Amino acid sequence: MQLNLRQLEAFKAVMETGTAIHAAEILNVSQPAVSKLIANFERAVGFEVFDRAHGRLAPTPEAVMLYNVVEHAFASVARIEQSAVDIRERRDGRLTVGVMPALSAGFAQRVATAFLARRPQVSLTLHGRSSQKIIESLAGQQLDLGIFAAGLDHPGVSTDFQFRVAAVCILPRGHRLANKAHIEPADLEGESFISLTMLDRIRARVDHPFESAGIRRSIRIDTPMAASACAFVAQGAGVSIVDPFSAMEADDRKVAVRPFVPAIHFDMEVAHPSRSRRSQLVLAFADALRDGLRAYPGLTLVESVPG
DNA sequence: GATAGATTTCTCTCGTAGCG
DNA sequence: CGCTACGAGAGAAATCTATC
Repeated sequence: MQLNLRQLEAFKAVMETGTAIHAAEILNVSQPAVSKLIANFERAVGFEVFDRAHGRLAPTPEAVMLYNVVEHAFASVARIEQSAVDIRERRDGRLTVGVMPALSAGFAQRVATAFLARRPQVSLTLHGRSSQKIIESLAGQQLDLGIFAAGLDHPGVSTDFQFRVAAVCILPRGHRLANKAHIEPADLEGESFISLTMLDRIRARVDHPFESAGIRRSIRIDTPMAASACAFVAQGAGVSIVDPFSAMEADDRKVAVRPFVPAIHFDMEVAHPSRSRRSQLVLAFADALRDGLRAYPGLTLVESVPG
């Protein structure tokens, strides 16, 4: 006879109520069924758990020892049930998300904070990485979700949705151009310009309108990070053109943000590992990102893949 | 006699193996 | 793959035993 959960339920019920009749009421079975379950339970454990004294079931010392363990087992089952409810209602779990540096300086934190506030049992790890690293991590299933520069396809990564943002011009407060409605390439003729080095693809697109209009800037500072460019601008070192996420995190007491014309678009992508099924929690976080992006000024969701 | 537990018998369900 | 037979286990009903 093998030990089973039903026998444990009968044992626990008899221990707690003191009689087979009351235990039967709790278990919604007949009293003989409880007697049989207890008998099978004793066969399974190999010793008697009740003394049949004066027609009553009296727990043996071994039963008392066993009851403590059984209580823990049922507490564990209760935790499993609660966890299942939490997972079903997307309240529990762990998320690992990778975002490109532009979004890891404020935007991702705002979305994540609001998301976690509604789900006390959820924990989240946020990695700020280059787009290439995010894609590699997604393909390796080290991330649940990633946000990165669009256009770097990988067979191990499936797109949730894409969005497009327009680059903005950032200038020191008090700069002669800081009050213009928008900034054009010609406005920056001769200006000290802080350029992005490492992000070649983005740099080429920023440089293009200046080169095609024959506008010469004074590029004396190169920096790999948009946040660093913003900091240089805040120090009065020059002007720059960056993504709007980084611009929004700049110190607005020291930096003015203006639209740049013609628009320079950055396409970005939210994606997940193609080999793993997305949990309800991952889907919910993707929804939260989508909502956060929709609320972002000057941003367009260019594609939305359902599910 | 009332109550509680044990035993026997029967039915039902479910899983598995065998077969076409 | 679907059907059938079989066995194990769970549970109910009836009945018996022990105790107060």
